[in-house]
Amino acid sequence: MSDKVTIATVAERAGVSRQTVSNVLNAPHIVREETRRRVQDAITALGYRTNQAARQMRTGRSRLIAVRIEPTRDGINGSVLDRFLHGLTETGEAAGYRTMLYTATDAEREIAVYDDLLGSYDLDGFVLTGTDHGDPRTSWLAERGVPFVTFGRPWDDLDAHCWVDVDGAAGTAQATTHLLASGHRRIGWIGWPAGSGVGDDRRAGWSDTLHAAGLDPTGLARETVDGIGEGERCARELLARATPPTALVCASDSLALGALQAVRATEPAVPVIGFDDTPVAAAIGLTSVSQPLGDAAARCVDLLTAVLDGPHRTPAPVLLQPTLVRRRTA
Amino acid sequence: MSDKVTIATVAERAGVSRQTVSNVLNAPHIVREETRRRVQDAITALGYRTNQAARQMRTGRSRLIAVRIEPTRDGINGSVLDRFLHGLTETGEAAGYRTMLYTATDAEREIAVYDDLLGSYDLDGFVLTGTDHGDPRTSWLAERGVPFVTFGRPWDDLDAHCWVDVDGAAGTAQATTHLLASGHRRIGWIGWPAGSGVGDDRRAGWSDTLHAAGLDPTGLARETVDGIGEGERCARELLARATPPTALVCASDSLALGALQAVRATEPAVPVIGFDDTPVAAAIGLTSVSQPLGDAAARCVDLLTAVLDGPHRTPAPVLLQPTLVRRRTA
DNA sequence: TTGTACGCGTTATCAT
DNA sequence: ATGATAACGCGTACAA
Repeated sequence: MSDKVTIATVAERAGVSRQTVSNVLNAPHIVREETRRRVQDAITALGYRTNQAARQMRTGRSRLIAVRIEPTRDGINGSVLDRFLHGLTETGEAAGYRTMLYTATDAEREIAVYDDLLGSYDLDGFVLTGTDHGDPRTSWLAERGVPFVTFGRPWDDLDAHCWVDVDGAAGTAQATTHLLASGHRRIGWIGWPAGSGVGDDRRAGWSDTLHAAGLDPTGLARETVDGIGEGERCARELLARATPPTALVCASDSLALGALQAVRATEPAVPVIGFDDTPVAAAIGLTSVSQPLGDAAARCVDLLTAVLDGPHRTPAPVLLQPTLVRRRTA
Repeated sequence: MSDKVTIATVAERAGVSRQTVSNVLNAPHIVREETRRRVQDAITALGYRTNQAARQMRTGRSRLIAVRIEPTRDGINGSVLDRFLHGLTETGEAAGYRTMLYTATDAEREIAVYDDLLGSYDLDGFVLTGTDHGDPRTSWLAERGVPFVTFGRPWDDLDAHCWVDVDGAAGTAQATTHLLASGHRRIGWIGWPAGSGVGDDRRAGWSDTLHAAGLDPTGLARETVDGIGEGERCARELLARATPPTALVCASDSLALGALQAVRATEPAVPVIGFDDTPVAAAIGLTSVSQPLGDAAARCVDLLTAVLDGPHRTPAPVLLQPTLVRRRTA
């Protein structure tokens, strides 16, 4: 096994000083063409790689970004984060950043992790997922000037920080429009309790679309915590109405899956549309709204690197459009 | 914002030398009790955290482990890796290691990533998933003395390196035994082509169990690449036999899902059992073999840290037992 | 283009 | 047995 290759090794081989090698790496334009090439050749020949720890000591930057990996909850929605993570890692690599993982069970503990990660590893930035009203994490980071991007809007103030999100309202609007086009007039909603940014957004897409079509959504919505059982319960409630909905739009695939159980025996079939286009949806033929997660991850990296590498201005937020994936159920 | 807290800050505050602080951290037993406490207090009061980059410069160790995150394929099996990753991160944190992610599309490129990660970040170790016969990655790492653990056996030589795995054969044996106990005698198998370690292992559990019960599995197996469509096709083939199987065991939930489509109309119902207990299985009530992924991840960390922190001997491999999760389909 | 100091924790050496 | 001092690892900032 060959000895460790440092900048000194390269410098010796190329017949220049260590500093020149550093210049070739970090400011190639100030090095004479011929020298630059000689140094480059030496780097390639020796297989030199910058020692990030040493670089970090001087620059204070680690070229590391961190993201939280959540425990699989009901399992269905877990794959969303999974796909996002993969995109993040891939795009990050291309931009010269490595992705570090951490876990945390609540916001307070997550902040403690930030503190540790920042202190011990000099993390360059964070990608947060699933923001909500009054998120303590973003304020903690912002106060300390730590670069971060959220996948999810800062619901209280859209200019609070740098973010990427998918337009949930547009997604449920697409779903609702699709059902309207099929002739449905009483379209029900199964979603989450008011107060969560994501939930309210998705619900708004449904109700606004009905309003725009001159229809009244009153009484056609049910709200509950996420879960298959809950989805089924809500769907049964809606179907038991005097004037039951003839189609259902749901805030998640879990809820939609439950709803499907409830409508199984109805005649004619009650279409159901879910949200997230999870593997479960694909497997059972559930029509669902698909988020461009790879894109979202890529834009997160773009924004974060813009903050890190560029001047100190906040890049414009990014709102991506989801698409409706039509399958058996609608 | 307070200044950066280094060992010097702590030393000053505690009225000792930098060296003493270092000793308190790395060799507490050689420091006088009273001094130790005073230094500890200063560390807590100042919120000191060792700068990993500086430590790494001296020790050559980064307290970082790396694992590959794979692109979501058919999406169903993706959640397996997801759960494993979470466990790995969690257990790693507890042991003082951080988890770094990387992507790679094939073994050759993955090796190139090892090289980079080792050269640039001084990675302490790797966790590999999904080993197979003649895996080039393990030999590359072993040749260079890089610590690693695989989640998956080294199929060619069980003593080749340190590994953790789940006993797939025991899982399919459980599934088969369960069906035998329900009175089935012609139990079919839908799996992957011979030659893959994991696939052969799972198939062996099925065929060995039938043999042990004095039954002949000949003609009752179908092999194909993974996927819902393929599962359905194989199931139809099996059901079209003169003496069709009355129950099916599958090598994955994807295959089982396809098989379920094929048996939908059969009377009496043909039980189907999948493998991996994915969220999809839970959602649709598919009986499936569940791998203890959290445990597996934890044991991977245990083994890796044993190699890293302890003397240079290879810890004994770990073979975990899966469990059959009974649901509607069997 | 080059010399030199520097960042921060650890290891080796020396003093008490 | 402790504690203090000096050197070291590697890449970079700044002045020469």
